[in-house]
Amino acid sequence: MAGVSRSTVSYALSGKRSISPETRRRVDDAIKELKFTPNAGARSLRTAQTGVLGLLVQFHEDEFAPAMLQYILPITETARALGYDILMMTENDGAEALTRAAESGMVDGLILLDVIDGDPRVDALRATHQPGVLVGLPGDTRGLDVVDLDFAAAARNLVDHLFDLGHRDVVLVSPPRHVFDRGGTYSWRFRDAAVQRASEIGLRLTARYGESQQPAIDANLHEILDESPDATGLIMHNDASVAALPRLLNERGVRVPDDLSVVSLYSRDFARWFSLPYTAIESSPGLLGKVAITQLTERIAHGDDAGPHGTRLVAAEIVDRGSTR
Amino acid sequence: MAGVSRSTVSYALSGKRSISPETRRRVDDAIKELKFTPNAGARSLRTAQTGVLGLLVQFHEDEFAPAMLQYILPITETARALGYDILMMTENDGAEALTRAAESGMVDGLILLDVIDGDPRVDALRATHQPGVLVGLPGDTRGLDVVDLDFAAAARNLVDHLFDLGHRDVVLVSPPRHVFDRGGTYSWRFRDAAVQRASEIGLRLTARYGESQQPAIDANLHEILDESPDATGLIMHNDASVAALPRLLNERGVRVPDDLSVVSLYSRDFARWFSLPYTAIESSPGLLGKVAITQLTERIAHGDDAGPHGTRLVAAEIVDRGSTR
DNA sequence: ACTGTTCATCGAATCGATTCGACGGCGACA
DNA sequence: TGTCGCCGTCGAATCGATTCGATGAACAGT
Repeated sequence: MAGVSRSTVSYALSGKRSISPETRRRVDDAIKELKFTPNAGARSLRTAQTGVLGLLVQFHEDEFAPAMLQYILPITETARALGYDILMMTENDGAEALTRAAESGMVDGLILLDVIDGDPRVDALRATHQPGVLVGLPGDTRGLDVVDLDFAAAARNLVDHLFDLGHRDVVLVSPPRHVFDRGGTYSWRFRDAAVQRASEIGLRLTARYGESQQPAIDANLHEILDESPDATGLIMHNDASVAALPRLLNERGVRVPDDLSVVSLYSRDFARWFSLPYTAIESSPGLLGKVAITQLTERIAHGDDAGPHGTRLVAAEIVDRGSTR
Repeated sequence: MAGVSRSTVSYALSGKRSISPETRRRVDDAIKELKFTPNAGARSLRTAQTGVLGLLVQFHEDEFAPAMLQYILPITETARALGYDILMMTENDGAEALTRAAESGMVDGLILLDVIDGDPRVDALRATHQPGVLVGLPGDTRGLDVVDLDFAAAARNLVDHLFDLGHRDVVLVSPPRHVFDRGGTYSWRFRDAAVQRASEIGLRLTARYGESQQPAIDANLHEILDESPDATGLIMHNDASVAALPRLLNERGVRVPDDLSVVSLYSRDFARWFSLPYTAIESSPGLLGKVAITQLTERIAHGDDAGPHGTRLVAAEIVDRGSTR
């Protein structure tokens, strides 16, 4: 319809060779007229690029699902801004899904969400030689690009915050014990850093395991509060538990911050959704996702030339909501 | 390596022609040895099928995001069970995204989540001639496959439930006014059915708009409760508001069900996440997603032969959590 | 011994894009 | 006027699968 060959159309579209203005106009007109859209399959066959990133989401029964959405959304949005679509895979056997997507060439790169120590998906990723980025820190990060929140810094920050206000007896509510056992390194990193800092500065810190499902959450929190009657501060590092806390403290007649100072770690959205009134380190899943995708696309474009592989720990600031005194 | 032609390998894999056991063994061995996986791009180019479904997720600022995940997960899982992967698109311009995915042949079919009346994505879907299923009911459903919860039946059910227990003065908290204005038909369908049933049976029902963001939620609920001091029952049709309700009633010193009977409409997961203790119609996003995907794959496989297009309203049962008397 | 079937396999065309090398036309320069 | 180079365009090969028609072997029937 434009009176030119297919190669000319291709060059007009990609701009990889010069095209006369006259020809370009005719091509554009014909494209509009015919509503032509390049076929993704053919393009990916020829170029070995798909414009799709695989997002591997892992759902653990014992984790708090709503928190996951905070990661997924910014990731898809950032990806789109960089020209990529997202293939979301939520299978239990994440390693198998990853391998399938990568080997069949459906994706240009992979994002692994909520990576734990010993995560089988990491081995699968190494085996495929596809670019990939982890969100969540495994034990062995050799040759991997990893992005995560700096949980240790966050923990120290919160401990200091309470200490500076004069608190000397504080309770930490961590994720459930099985999250520790399973390899959720964020739980270790937060708790260990908190414990160490507390002992350095002379703060009595009682580390407890929280729960992640009702009705265990309520029982567990009641028990923890009952057993530390002298504690004046509470550090919550457990999404499910902190979401239940306002109502529970209300039922117990505990006023915040008059009777108890509470600090935690969650995102702005999370605070909004659950009406959480606590001073908290503001984790930024959106930023994390953005950093991860940016890193991944760099790696896709430049391979090993995109710089050395490594771990990026993102620091977060404290947001004072007046729940401490 | 197996000493056969490519076509024989293809037939061995697909089983579309008979293959001698001996040859099949040699092919399988070679495939394992070479770690061969068919290239998705080439396959889709040849067959015009991708094994991918497009999932169009719409995020309205004024809606309650955590609820969305309840739909997304079962959808990806059901899809995978039927052999499909999910391409997730969350762009603001959903119509554009839909068109892009469909026209470039990236997907075999489309799922539209949270469809409203006058949704531009519906027009885009009609224009593509791709199989598609809507979750959420628009005004005009001609020629469309639609799946949604039966909100009208749910509303009548809850009204009857309170009436049968002797309540005669009840308040309904709906979604925010702009959800009605925007075309969220579930808000109309629920409210209109509730109002009509109430007038039929002689129940005084005050329909109010709820809010969806703090701190407006709290102020709004306080106002509603203050202005209907004689109401003995509360019907909550508003995720964000009902999530805040337990704490708020606690603060007001209102006991459930002694001082007030509360019923609502939400899923089991939602109740768990937010520790909601109310008797509720148990919406089942998982079932909805499953029905939608099943319908879509039928449509992909058999086109118009898969039966007439139409709307499936899924009914849901009431779960008594003891919040009424 | 010849014909007709059935079964397993092969060769070649095809899907729709990208890309490389080639080529004709034209202006610049000697 | 002849040569060189550049610019814009074209033709053909290619990516990796699927699929149709053809082919040869084995075997049964007359």
